Amino acid sequence: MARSATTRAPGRPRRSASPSADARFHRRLGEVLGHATEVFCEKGYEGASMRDLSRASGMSLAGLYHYFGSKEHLLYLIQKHTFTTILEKLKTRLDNSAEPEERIRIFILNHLEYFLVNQQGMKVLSHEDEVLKNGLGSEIAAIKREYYRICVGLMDALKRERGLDFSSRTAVMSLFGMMNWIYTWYNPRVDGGAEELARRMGDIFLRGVISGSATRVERARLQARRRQQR
Amino acid sequence: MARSATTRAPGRPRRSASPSADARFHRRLGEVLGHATEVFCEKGYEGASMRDLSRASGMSLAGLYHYFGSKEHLLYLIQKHTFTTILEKLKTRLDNSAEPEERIRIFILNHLEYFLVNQQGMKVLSHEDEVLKNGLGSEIAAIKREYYRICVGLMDALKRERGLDFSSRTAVMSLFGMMNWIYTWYNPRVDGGAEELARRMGDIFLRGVISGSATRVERARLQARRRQQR
DNA sequence: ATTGGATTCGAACGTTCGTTCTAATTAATT
DNA sequence: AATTAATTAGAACGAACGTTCGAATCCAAT
Repeated sequence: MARSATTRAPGRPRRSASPSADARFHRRLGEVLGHATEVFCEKGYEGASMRDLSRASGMSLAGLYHYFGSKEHLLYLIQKHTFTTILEKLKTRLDNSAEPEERIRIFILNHLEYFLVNQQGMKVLSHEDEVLKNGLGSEIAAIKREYYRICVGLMDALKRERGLDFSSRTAVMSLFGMMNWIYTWYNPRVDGGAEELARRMGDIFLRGVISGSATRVERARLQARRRQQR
Repeated sequence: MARSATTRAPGRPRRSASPSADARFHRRLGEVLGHATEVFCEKGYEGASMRDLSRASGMSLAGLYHYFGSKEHLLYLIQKHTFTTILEKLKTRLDNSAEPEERIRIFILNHLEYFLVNQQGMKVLSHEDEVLKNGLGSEIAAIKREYYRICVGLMDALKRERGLDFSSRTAVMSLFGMMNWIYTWYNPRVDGGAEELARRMGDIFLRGVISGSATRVERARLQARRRQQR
């Protein structure tokens, strides 16, 4: 279905006459996105109605559609903004270190810090994973893949440096699981801040990966011993 | 709202005239639960409509309501069945060992095995966590709490045996995260079976917890050294 | 003060939602 | 074979869903 030439597509590739109007649009969109994030976090994407969003942001139902084309497009905007932000911050921080173990600890801290500060956004990002379809979904998936690849790279660097041998994939996925599960149990009064949590999880994960994975030679020796014990 | 004496409450506290009818009811309910689990897993609880369930189970919309009182009650039945099963199997298996580390490995294997075989049910259980309200929700929460307490107990036993000092809560939650995150990435052709996965994760987690957490004495020594390095 | 685009709104669209009513059909027991 | 209870289906209920439309209102630039 082609769009008529007189009506602009609602939502994003925005081109306005005045720059101040553009700024206003962007600011207002940000507010709406914030409220929407809150509601999606509380009730889930499917569970939250457009009327819920209207109530939360104090704007009429029709008014919302001035800022995005559809509910799905709104979810895309939230996910993209959240993920882009965490990725950029990570890249900046990683530039400050060259040592593999420290770089992994930076990764963990960055992830947890952002997770705890923007708990709502991250819950929406984790929880509403397979909702977006087609182009929108694949764009988010691409950002996610880059984030994942960076972490695998950190893991490979550690293995190279210390001559370790373990599955980077399982390790990274286990680490992501540890960190992303937080939104189901975190309680600031019991569990401390991001630094403390990052140190604890970093300890478990890194010591586990380092002292748990033998070199190839040692692994063969261990397996022989295990076979003998039966 | 009181129920009339002539109509029985649909769904559960079932009392039939004949035992064979009871058996039939139970079998049919099981089939419906199976199909519903599949649909909930694919589309999510909110995203799946009663008409989707009707189509998937080959039964009319109204027919479904003979077996449960509401959509929420259906989710409760699925979660209860899934969780009860995994808990019972765990208890049986734990009786076969008294050694702390081995018992933790049993826990991990039991969890992963059930997770991979009943991937759909476990995804529904993990994903649709805060949907149930009031009595139904608190009953599921109680089962979950028991499961959690068992794992904390295993952790405390390990600490006692080896004189370790770490946060059982953080450790258990990290472990749950590692395991429960699987449904987002598991691929049987790449990641092997439950035993292999359980061994890998068990290695990371156990070695991490054991060699990562010092005794109280060692911890003080380490902190002093860290302070000196700055 | 006026103009023109950006923004917001009330009201309604057609669709789908979870649920329920009544009646028909099936299976088990006498 | 007759009776009774358990099971299924067709059709519809009101409510809520995402979305759209045309008109009103606001705001910045002239």
